[in-house]
Amino acid sequence: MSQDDYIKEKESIIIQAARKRFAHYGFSKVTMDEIAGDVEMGKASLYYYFPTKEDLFRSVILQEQNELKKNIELILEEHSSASEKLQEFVEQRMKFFKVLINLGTLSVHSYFDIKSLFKKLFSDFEEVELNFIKKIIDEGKANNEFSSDLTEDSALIFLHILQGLRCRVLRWTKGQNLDEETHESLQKEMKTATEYFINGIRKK
Amino acid sequence: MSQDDYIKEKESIIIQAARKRFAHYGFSKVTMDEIAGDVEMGKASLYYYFPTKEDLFRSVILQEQNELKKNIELILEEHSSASEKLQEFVEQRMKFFKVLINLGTLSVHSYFDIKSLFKKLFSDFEEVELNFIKKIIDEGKANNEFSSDLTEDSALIFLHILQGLRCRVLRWTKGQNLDEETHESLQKEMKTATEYFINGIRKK
DNA sequence: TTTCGACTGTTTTACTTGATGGGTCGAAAT
DNA sequence: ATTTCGACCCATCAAGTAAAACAGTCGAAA
Repeated sequence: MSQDDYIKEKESIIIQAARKRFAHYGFSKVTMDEIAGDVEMGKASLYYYFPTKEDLFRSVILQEQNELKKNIELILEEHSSASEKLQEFVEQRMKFFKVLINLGTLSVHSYFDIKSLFKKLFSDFEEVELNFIKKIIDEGKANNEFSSDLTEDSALIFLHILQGLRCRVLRWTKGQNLDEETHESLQKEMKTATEYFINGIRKK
Repeated sequence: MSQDDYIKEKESIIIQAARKRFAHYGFSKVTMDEIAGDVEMGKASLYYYFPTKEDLFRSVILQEQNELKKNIELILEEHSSASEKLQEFVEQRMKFFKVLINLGTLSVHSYFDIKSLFKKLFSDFEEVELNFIKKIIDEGKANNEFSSDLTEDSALIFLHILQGLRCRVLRWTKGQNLDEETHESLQKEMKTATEYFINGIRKK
């Protein structure tokens, strides 16, 4: 094993430990000492691998985002219709956000912890999502599935609808985590909204 | 002028004064003394007309809601298509929320002031909005404008999409008030989303 | 019937203080 | 040379507290 791989693995172990803690208690309620304890190191050692606590958290989120990214890429490669791809995209996305909510990243209460701090992280990923949607829409236009006179920002509006539906539900959330029932009804709502959207842009 | 009208007018004057204050400073930053001062009365006198501060604020909101209600009712009476009515509904609704945002009722920061306190007030009005949408959709179904196999909750999903788009924008708002630019792009977004929705439920 | 001055008891605020926890550094271990 | 850590620093936060501000009351006056 190369030196480089050794470091990567150590980092990965730390990220896993951090992920567990953050998922349970949220960013601000977790101390570096605790995470260090979990991986049986001194706190100072963590700072050998991650320059700040924020960076560690960022890495946790980044890992999750990459997970989703991979899943979405798989969808694109399938040979199904653009409509089906869009539906599957929405489903994967929901699964992803269920994790993020448990990570305490999205709830109203941890919102103030995070705001500007991770805004960039999320807006970068929004770009990624947007490109996926655009790709699917272009595909749909190419094979005459969708109307050809769609503007550039159809994808953006669709993304905003999805974001909005989630945001709306989160707003009335008391604790950190959405209960199973609410999550399910949100899922259903997104699915139906997606159906309407697809119908709305479908070639006549 | 009857005694009753006299009271109504006094109340109205107080509500107007309160509205101004609340719009500028938000619920918790306004004192009853200040409002009393504005209408040149003692604070105790306000309590002759309104049992609590909350009730006064409630009245302010209620007045705005009734304004919107009247406007929407006018829309229903027009003899335009259901699609056009839905678009106009969205437009009126936007105008209304611009006022509410200025009233500090909707911003993330005043959210904690208000939460459960006015939840009922808003969920009651949601019922009203929902009925308008349902009526429009039924009308569209009746004259073969919209698909006849729409379920009961198409209206609900549409309302949630609108709520979501607004909610999403509000989330990243710093101060109390949305700037003009953001408001305008939100308006455009809602308009386009409505178009897609209408297209999505339109009879094929 | 309507207004208000003078009160009351609770809630906020402003301030203090002690502890917590993010981050550093130089030395020790490997 | 790379990795670990004990000991330390200092900004931030939590708990406690005392004083002020405020919602709401009451009895009397207009």
